Amino acid sequence: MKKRGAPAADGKIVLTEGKTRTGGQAVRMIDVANAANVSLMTVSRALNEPSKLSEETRKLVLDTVRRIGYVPNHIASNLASARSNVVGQIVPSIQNSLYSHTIQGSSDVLRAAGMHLLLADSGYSLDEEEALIGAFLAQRVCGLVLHNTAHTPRAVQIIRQAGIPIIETGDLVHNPLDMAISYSNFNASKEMTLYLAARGYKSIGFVCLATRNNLRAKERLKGYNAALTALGRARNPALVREVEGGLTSGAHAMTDMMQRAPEVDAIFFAGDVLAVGALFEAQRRNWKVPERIAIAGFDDLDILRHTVPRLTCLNLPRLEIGRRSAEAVLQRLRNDGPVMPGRLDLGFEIIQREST
Amino acid sequence: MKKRGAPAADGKIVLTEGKTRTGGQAVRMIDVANAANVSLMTVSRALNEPSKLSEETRKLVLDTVRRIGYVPNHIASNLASARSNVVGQIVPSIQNSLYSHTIQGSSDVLRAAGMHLLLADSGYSLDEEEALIGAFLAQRVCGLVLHNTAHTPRAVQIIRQAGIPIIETGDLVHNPLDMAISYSNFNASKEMTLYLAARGYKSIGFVCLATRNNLRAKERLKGYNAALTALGRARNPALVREVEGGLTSGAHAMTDMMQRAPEVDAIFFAGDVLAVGALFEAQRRNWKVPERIAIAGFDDLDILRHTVPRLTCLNLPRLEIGRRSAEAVLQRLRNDGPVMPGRLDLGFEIIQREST
DNA sequence: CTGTTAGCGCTTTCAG
DNA sequence: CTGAAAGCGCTAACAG
Repeated sequence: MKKRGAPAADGKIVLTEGKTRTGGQAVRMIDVANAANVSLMTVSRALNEPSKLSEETRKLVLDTVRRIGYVPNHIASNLASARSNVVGQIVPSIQNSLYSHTIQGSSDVLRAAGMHLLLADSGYSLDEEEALIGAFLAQRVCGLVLHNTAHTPRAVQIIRQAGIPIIETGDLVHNPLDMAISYSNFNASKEMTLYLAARGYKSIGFVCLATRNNLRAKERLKGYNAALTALGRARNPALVREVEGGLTSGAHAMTDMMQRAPEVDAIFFAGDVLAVGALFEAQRRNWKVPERIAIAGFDDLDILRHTVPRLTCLNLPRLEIGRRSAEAVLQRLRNDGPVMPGRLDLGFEIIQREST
Repeated sequence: MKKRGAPAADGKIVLTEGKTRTGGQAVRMIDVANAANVSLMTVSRALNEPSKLSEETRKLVLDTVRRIGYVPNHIASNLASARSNVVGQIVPSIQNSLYSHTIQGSSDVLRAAGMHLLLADSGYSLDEEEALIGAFLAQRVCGLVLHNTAHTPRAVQIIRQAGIPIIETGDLVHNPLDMAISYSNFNASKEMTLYLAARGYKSIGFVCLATRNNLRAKERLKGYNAALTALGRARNPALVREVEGGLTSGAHAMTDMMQRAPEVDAIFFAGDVLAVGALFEAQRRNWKVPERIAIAGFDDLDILRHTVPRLTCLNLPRLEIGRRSAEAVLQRLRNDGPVMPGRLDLGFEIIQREST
């Protein structure tokens, strides 16, 4: 009777005086078993549930593993166990430092748990996101962290079918697919506007990214408008602009707005690096900040702390969002039930600095 | 005779009036085959080599796939085919914008090729990198993009055994494990120093990250020294500093150096955001840049174009490095031979702006 | 063009 | 505590 699982007859593995040569072929678990004179299952246990083996056997196996340079095949392991140790994360842009903070957060937590991060960016496109979700599900990720809170109908459908934990992080939506872990864009924007009013600014401008196809920007604009309403101030279209991202864009938005509405005395840049671009432009034109024009930003980018003047902004829990998202996935995987609340508000704070 | 591959008797899949319910269980290829009344292989072909099927059959199968919401299991596919569609990338830090550009580059290329990116950061630690390499090989990545050019002996060993394409991107090393795709830190640093000398600066300071455990920083320091030698200038320890990364750190380095060596008239910050930190500090102290002190940076961060004055720096092909690395992996996978040259120099350029 | 057979490397389950 | 059998969901290789 042929011994099951014996090394392939073509001799992929050659043991020579205690050293291993693999000729590009991977060492398999069965090779370790043969080398250590135990069964394949014993090797599997030594690696996965070491406590269930005698210390002697365990040591023998683990030594052999090291000696012949065995690297477990998690692909096979995942298939056999119908489990996965990979979490997928999709962000609008990898380069954007805001998202890289969130990515760092999930990466840290996953790594500590022996899990891995499959990463992709949707380029701010819903269709691309849908394609990526499909591709990630095909990779049998055990959880998915999305930034978007809007999705194509088909994306929603395949997500629902997948039955894995899904975290949405871009906004604290009221009806998440599964869980939302974020801060409220609406509240953040509203509070900052109220704060500027409290500082005495009479004519507060608002600049954000295109609200079309961008729920976050939309919420921020709503927050700004809600603040105006609360303050009993009228809306003025000349004080609101939707622009593209980027430093240059922020600079233009400021100069344009000051031309069209010279009474503006503060501008809240609710997106990206717009505020920084505006500040640099003000430096260039020798406009005093905040005397001539006060500037507030959204995210607490590292440089905002170092510009002259330092920039007032919101402090959003970007890193923490990543961490908590990964933790939520892990927790759901362990308990296999919706233990977490559907929404986790990580809050925000206003950081007052010299620019307002 | 029991029909092989029939749906499990417990009826995981229930087809009801053309709709699918999966109850959390995944639809398998065999379910598609049964639903379409073809063999499993036909489904496999419809998905992977559609040209080998009659249009009729292909359409039938693909429609069925959509109808019952089948998502292929790439884990199983990878195992069976001994191929993988995942490339691993390990960077020192995910948050650092320099690396996120490189990540974006590889992500873009991989995505276009239908491959995926498994990402992790080593936190600048060689041991952590070793652990990650092991973990990624266990995931059977089909290629590996590393930033480090130094590795632990064990990391080198398991990489060699893996027999997959490896790209090192942090420096244009002379003896890469497999392929190096980068620019030369030595040359970049040397050229910038020579450029500053050509601009008329007599006493050029140099600030970089700790050279211990950081080959890139070491090469940059060597480049600076080589330039001094070429210029026939003496080395002055007071003009060289190794510091931690960060804006604050750059600010301190500058003030310290100007105190210890007041004759310094230009400083080359060969790392991270040090130059920006120094510039902001100069603004704060009202030191004229470049009149009192010229400042040059290493990487062309987005903000360097917008500061006042704009900062002279090197333009390094960060994004391109990511792209070309991913492309190199793909090419090697296709040709299965070392077609690429071992080293690919993507060059750099000096961007002269107002700060020097 | 379509189907059948035999695994990929591992875990699960059940026996001892 | 250790081992044997039976797949995980898919593809390679060969047949028709």
